[in-house]
Amino acid sequence: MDPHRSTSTPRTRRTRTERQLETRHALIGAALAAFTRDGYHGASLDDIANDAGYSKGAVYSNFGGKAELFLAVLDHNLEALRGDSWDPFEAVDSRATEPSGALPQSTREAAAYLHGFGLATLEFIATAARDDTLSQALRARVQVMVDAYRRVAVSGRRPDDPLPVDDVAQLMAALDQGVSILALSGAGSIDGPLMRAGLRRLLTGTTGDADEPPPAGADGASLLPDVERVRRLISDLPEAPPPHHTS
Amino acid sequence: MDPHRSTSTPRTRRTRTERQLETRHALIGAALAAFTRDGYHGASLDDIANDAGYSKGAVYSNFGGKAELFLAVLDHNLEALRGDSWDPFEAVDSRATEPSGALPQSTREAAAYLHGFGLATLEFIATAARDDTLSQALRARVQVMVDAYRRVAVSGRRPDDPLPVDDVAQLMAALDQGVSILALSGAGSIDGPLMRAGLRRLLTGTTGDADEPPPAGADGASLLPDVERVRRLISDLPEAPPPHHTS
DNA sequence: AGTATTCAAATACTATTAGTATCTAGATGC
DNA sequence: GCATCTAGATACTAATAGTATTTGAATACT
Repeated sequence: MDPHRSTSTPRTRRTRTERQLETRHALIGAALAAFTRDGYHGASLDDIANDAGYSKGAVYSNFGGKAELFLAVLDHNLEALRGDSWDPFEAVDSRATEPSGALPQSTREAAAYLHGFGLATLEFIATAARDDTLSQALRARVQVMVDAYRRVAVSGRRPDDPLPVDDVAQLMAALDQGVSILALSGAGSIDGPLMRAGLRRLLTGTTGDADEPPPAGADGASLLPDVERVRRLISDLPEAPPPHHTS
Repeated sequence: MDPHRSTSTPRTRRTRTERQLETRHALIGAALAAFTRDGYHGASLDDIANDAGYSKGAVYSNFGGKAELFLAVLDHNLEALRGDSWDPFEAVDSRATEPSGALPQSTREAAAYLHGFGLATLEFIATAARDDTLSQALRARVQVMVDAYRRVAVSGRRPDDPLPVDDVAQLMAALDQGVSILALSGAGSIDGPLMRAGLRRLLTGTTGDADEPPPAGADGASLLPDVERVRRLISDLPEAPPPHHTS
């Protein structure tokens, strides 16, 4: 089928690094799905590898282990928070509790994804905190979230606020995380407007009900990314990785 | 050694329910230690049972499984939050980040316990949320925390606050949880005074720096109990359960 | 009192899974 | 076109939650 030299078949015959990058990508995609569906501990590396069309060897060849694989998935999700381009106002506020809202089908799906991945992240945080190396890696990721809120706090705070910006940013980030926990544990009923009201109180110290528009900008920077971002991430990834020799 | 009938040996020969209660107690104690040390997934039922002086069969005879055992430990910890007798002002504020403070030895130890058990609880929340039955059980426990804050919010809020009490209570509970997450992930540096300042902003909507005394009362109702409570819980439990036939 | 029953806990076993050690075939370098 | 190198496959180990079965001491019954 190919009388010429090897250079003429770019489809099947790829460079080694190309293939490996493709493998990484496929594994991350399968891992995102599996962690979301089954949780961090619940997801098995065998499943992930098989779903991606590879064997477990591929996982250990590309990542240090389960934890590093998860960090790679998390990084993929956190990308949007890095850098100044992120605008908190863009975020939709369906992050909290919208299990039966009026969201369109695809977004509903994304919300389910979000919920699942949020749980997995929580699980990972609790696990990683016991390991020094992972703990440090995690700290950096949490810092990304706090930094995102810091940018919001810098522009939105009152000039006479006695609290340092960094403190306010941390409080806002904490509220964000806490809302996620309440939502994920199914106990809370904090919706977007209420969360904004809470953030506003932390930021400006003014009372006001949930329906007022946000004063300077604050919404969902959480480690658990918002629905829109998740939608993008999902559609980003290759659905079906290249078929592979199974045996 | 005992010429009389069997009724005269109350030490070795106990009623069946007595023994079982003792077993439950010992298992809960060992489980608290193990979960704290190794996390929810990291702790093994074999270890817990052996540490308590029993075999795994005792666990499954007394509890439905690992999850139910954890819930029993959690309930033991949450007891203090139930009922109106709990006063948030009593709580010490070393819950957040006091890894190297000037705390006395025993309290330092308790703080380590607290940290570990907090992580385990986080892990459990993330896991339990995937199971309908556990999810419901967990929801009830989270509600205990929110209720505790609700009592604080009822007495501490301003009469003209446009937000409903329940909303404020949830926001405060959320901040509490979030602070725990940041602390547990090692990224945050929110101490007691700062947390109180945040809670005050949520409660009264007034600005003010971290050093002001709390306005109406608010501190640490978290699912992750405060240090003092943990100390009590630890000393509550029997250190060494009754020796048992190992084989 | 003595015998039958019950059930807390022990023992034995299964299935699953993270991680490791080894191997192989296809890509890369000369 | 041959030697090397490595991504990924295969085979194996150790650990552990849960299940099935067994046992012996406490209870109930006569």
